[in-house]
Amino acid sequence: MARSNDEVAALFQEYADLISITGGDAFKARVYEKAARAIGGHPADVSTLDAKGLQQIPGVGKSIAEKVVEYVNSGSVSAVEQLRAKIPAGVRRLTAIPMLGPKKALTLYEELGVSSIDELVDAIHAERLRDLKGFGPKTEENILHGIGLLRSAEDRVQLDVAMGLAEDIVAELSRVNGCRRCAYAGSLRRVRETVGDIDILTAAEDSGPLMRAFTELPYVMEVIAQGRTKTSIRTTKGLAVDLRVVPPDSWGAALQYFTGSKAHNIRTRELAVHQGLKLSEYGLFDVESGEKTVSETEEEVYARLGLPWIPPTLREDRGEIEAGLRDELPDLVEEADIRGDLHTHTDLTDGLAPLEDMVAAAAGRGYAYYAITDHGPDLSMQRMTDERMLAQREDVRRLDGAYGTRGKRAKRGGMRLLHGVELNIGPEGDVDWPDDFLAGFDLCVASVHSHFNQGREEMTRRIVRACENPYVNIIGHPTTRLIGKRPAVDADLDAVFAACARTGTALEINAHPDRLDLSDEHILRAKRYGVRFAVDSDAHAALHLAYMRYGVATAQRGWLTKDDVINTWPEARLRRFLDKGRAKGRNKGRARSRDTGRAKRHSTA
DNA sequence: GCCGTTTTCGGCCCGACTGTTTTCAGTCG
Repeated sequence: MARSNDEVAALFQEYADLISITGGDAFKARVYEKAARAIGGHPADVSTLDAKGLQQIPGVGKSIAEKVVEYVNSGSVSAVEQLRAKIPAGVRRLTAIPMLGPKKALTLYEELGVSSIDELVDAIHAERLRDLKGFGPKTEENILHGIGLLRSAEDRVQLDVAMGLAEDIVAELSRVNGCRRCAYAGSLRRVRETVGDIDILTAAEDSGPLMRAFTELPYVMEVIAQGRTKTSIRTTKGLAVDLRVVPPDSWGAALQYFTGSKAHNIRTRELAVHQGLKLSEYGLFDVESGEKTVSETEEEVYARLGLPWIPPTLREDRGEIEAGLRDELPDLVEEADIRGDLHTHTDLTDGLAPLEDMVAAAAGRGYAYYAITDHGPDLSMQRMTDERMLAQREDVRRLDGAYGTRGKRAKRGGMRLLHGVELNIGPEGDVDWPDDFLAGFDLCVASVHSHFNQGREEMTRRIVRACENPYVNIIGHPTTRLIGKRPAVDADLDAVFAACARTGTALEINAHPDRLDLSDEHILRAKRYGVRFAVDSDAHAALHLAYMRYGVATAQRGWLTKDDVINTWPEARLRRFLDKGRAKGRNKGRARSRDTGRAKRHSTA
């Protein structure tokens, strides 16, 4: 279930949107936006805080604290309700279209009475926008394109949303009497980047109590279908969830079947047929005798087919069957292998938490090392200066080794801190600082944050040039896509991958569920070039550090092993990688043989 | 509506791009 913090954050974000749409004070709207973000990222549950405690959250003052209390007590906030009454919900929905903000949405509503995306499409086709001031043919085109993008993501929800709900349902149903086993299956178990509906599988002799408990969950809006083996519901947020109950001795076959993917299942069933067997959700059967051979665990099912157990993240028929038959499945990287996070922010730029809170939270995850990478000055809205960055470095050095001195890290002297930066890759591939300043950082992430519409050649040259910078270690969120919101930039990724491999630059797998960038398919492609990867949370709040799991799952979907991922490496090996070709920059031309030796070790290490 | 090394008022992230204009408004990151 969503935390109260998330509900309150969503409410304030809506309030901010409504203020903007109704032409209210833009500064006030921004304050609510900021408060929404701060509350969403706040570690303590706001429903447990009083007004005074709430005001300790940065950006929350008296008025907002009162509204939080009002929401916790009554389930609504009258100020928000008043604005809701003025503007149909569909008008706010219009602002989800890229290129269409609050001003244009209000114009469309007031001038044309447009209050939904469908009505907007009709209005465009009827050429009714042509007479509006500020709307030209190009705007029409952009709006239609934006609607297409939005709709393509509409029926699917993001990974973290689906995962939160699924884990909650599994926890609830596991408590029901007679429930022998319970797990989520489907695309969620394969950890695809978006999820269409959630499949929950349970094993029990009697399905009745489970079906009842399922339909009585508090967030069930509608029971779509209810039977003895399968019940389907829709949640208040519009997400469809199927529950299937199978006999305990069919658990393995059912889990295998409902995990999919469809393509993977077709291949496994083919394998069965070739061996005179039949595979279904009830088990693996001998065709001639009709006798069931195995079904209780997935391992048994795969073993009987001549396969090792195949991790769900690989089950896409992308070669896992062949690799399994040859016993050459990769030893996939796991979350426990991750020794540190190499891309994180603090409140020095756009993060929410102070440095020390982030460091403490990272140490709590058991990391051996941790990098702080706030934005450089080229993202001018972040107001970074040399002085501020150097002052942060002092703080980082002071905290180096100070956390993580208990538990398993104790004897190794605490968590090591790396002072880094997230540089901005400018339109020409240049970054925020000259070499001599960059040399002071332990590592540099470099990412594209603007000029997304450059042509393919320019964009490729831009990113490749960043790779060639001897101080750039990681290309952050390499395609800059936002799932369902913004397409990937147009670049020749093969050229980028080759440049990364050649220069010793890692590609990020940004674990934020909005991004998951690189995606699994790009990872598979990049790996062939011998590229290294960094799985990073890009955390802007302590809670975001936990996004790591989605990044690791995406890495698994890209068939990565521990060795492919630089932040699973011991610190010394990582630091050698981060040194890149810097020595070359320091002594131009000198010590060439030593450096090529080093480069060689990197590419094969 | 929040906040304070410009503290109880008066600022508030700011520069750039895009499409529409003919000097600028809206949107974005």
